Amino acid sequence: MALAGRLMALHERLLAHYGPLHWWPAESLFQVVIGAVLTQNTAWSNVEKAFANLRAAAVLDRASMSALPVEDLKALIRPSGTFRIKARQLHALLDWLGDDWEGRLRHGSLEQTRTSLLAVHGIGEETADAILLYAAGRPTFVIDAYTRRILTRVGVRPLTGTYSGYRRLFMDHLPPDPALFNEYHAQFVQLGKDHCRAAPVCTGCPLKAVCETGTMEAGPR
DNA sequence: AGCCAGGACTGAG
DNA sequence: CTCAGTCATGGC
Repeated sequence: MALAGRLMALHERLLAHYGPLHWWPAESLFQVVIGAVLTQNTAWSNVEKAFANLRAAAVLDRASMSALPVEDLKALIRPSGTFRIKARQLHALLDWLGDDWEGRLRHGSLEQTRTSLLAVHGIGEETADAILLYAAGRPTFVIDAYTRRILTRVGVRPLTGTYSGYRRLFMDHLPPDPALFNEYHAQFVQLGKDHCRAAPVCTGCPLKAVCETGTMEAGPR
């Protein structure tokens, strides 16, 4: 089957299993932006603890958080781990966003905005795409560790194993539909959480019929 | 007691 | 440009 067809079939199989996920577990778009940084190499449960602190301190808006001294920010986001680094990253991001942060994310072409965002300290490809897709509704595909593992498991391999290799796999073969990209990546994360650590084999995994390797652990990273 | 989580930066080679 | 080392908390 052609790649486009395989990718859509995979998505539909997951849709049949999970139904619409309406994803990114945040209360506001601003929290999507902040959460994208806080969740770097971190369990979401720890991000939630940080959000609880930020909410209690009433700094869950760009202006308040931007005005907050770095030392104070460190203390509040501590439960999310690597908090010294993340505090600095958040301030760099907030500066780049400016007052009209929603406009900043939507302004310009997707690739221009993405490149500009990638120049911000602490914003790598996955974080940039997560912000652009989930906070700004831009049609860019998010690649994470789950996505790579699952694709390997079902035998879909991009030209190169780099981030952009995986990203182009989706963006070159699917229509640039933010709702589709949103749902698709959400399905990968959900599936990863449900079955990624369920060694040795995925009992009840919706992709069982199309698995090639038999174990979720196989594959890059 | 480790190991790891929805990464990204840095310095070496 | 590739890659190990580093960051750091909380859950299992």
